[in-house]
Amino acid sequence: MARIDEVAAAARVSISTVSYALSGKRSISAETRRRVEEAARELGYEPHAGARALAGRRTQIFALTEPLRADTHAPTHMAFVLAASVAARRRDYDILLLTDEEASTGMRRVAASDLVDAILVLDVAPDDARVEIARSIRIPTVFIGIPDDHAGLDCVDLDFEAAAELAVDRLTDTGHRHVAMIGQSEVAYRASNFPPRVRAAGAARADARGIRHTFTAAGATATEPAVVRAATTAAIDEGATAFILHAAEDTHEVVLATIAERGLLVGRDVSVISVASVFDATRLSTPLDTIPLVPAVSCDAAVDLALARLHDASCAPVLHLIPPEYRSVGSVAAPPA
Amino acid sequence: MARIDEVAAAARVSISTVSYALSGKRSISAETRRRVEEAARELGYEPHAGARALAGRRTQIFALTEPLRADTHAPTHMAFVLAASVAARRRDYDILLLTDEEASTGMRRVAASDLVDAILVLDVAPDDARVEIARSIRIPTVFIGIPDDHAGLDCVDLDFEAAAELAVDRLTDTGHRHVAMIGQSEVAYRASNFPPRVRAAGAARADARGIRHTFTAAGATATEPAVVRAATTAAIDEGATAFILHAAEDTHEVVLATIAERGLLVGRDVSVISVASVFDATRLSTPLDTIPLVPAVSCDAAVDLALARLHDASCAPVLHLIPPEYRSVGSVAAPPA
DNA sequence: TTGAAAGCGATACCAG
DNA sequence: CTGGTATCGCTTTCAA
Repeated sequence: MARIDEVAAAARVSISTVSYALSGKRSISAETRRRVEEAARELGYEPHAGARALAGRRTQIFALTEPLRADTHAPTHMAFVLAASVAARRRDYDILLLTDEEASTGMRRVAASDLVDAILVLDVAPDDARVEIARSIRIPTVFIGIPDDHAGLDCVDLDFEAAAELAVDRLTDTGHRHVAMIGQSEVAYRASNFPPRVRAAGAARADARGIRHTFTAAGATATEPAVVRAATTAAIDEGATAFILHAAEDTHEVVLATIAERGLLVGRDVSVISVASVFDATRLSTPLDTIPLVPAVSCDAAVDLALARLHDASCAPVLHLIPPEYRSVGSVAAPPA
Repeated sequence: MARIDEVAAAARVSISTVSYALSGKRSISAETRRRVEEAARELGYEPHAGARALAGRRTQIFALTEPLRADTHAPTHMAFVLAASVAARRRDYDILLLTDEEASTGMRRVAASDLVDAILVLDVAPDDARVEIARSIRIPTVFIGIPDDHAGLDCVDLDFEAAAELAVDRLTDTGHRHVAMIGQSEVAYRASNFPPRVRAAGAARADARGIRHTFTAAGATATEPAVVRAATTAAIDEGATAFILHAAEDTHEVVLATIAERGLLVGRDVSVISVASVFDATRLSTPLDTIPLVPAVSCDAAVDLALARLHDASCAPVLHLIPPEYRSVGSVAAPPA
């Protein structure tokens, strides 16, 4: 509404002084700054986004690409979108949405038109099509997740391997010799980038520590209670004393219910750890030790990385792995004698 | 990357001709247009968003405010965000996200800075704080949902009252004399704008048609299986021969399971209609007749309304109620004799 | 520490 | 049907 020249007139300074006073890009006397800020506030001045983008070569907008596939878990996805939005706003950035069909052409479009300063990529697939686009465009792109071929890309993600290893170590150190892992839907192990990493790292660490381990997916397309129930029962029958869950909330509840039906108590007869869960597994019907995947942490890091890349386009690509943290609420104990 | 003057040079015309040829805002000879389009394509020309916004006073961006409350149903919400994005892209618009804390201040900010051409409001509460902001800003705002005090506002929504009445009429016409309605969580009847409308309209129509009716919410905070199960059982015991469900997918399954456990068959012993469901109730374990709430329809209408308002800011405010449609798959039949 | 003025890259008016 | 150019509102260099 109000323009910069009106603010300048009200504060009795030049428009360049207003610009500098508000951006802080050069030193301004305290008195002048005060007058400018007061005038801006009284007039409800907000710089015109288009003019600022044209003159300043910054839009203060990040694109967020999210390919909402059929198997997308809505609550998790929403948590990431929200976290990205909050992280961006903290740095005075807005989020522009790029959904599925537009994920690829949209990236090219917003890059070519200088609509955004950087792109954040969500829900990364192992062979993600957005990888080659990121390489072909001029503006910084940060992946929240790690595609198979990530050479030259900026990526941020929880260190899923370390998380899986941490869980295995914790159980092994506590005395367990046989661990059952229960995972996500089978399709997730093909369409998404991190489930295979958790599975492989957990298995490798269990081998390294010399303990038995099994793995079962939660079903063909989603949590299938019968599959999960059967896997839990089989694991117990075969002598497993501990579970590592990397799965949706539903799956957790099925496992816990099955354990309870067997008359076993979590944290005494059976130990359970939830790995890389976005929901709060310490507040399930039976609270579980958790190595959480925190969207806010990932998205904050992604935004910071994008900003860093904006300042220095030339430095080496960053692969930022967030160290896992263990939250204990007592669902792990030594196995029964 | 490439600018308009480069396109002009390549096509050997003036920059104004390029602008007009590409926007179609004035007639251009076929030959000239061809040359311009070819030059633009070869250079990968995409107009600079900031420059266009400054000169043309149009950003081709809509803001979408979504206050992600704790009780927000993620899948439904995601469906609306996706639908809004697709609807906007069809009109060559992008979506800028405004989440919760920013929902109000964000609206003011994007309006004052001319960052967006219009605002779409999702997840409308009866006493929504965004109403007064919409009234105080200069740019068009369209509500997808109807707040209590909607005087002077542009609103788009499914005609929930008509949907509820349609369901009651269908059952009454088929011979039912006692209908049980099962609704959403109790909090939804305070925090959201349409559950109360469905409940009230259904009850009123049942009274008008002279049939018995009961209503039960799905629980205090979400679907509580025990509550839903008890309500279903009680309704059957009291002689209800039909159900109208306005609830989450989970709740549907609980009702259907309870009916089955009683040895009753939907579409023969008991009739069931799903009202205003966003998921596909015709594909539940037992397919149900549905009067669906289709996000794509609502969002298309909202985008069109925003565009209309952009062209003509002065015409009377629009309250666009989308007529409900009945989809029959055989879950309704005459009550047993 | 402050001011004047040259762009930024489009759109759309005014001419021809 | 096409071209020249003022203009949009800000950022930033150049001068003082």
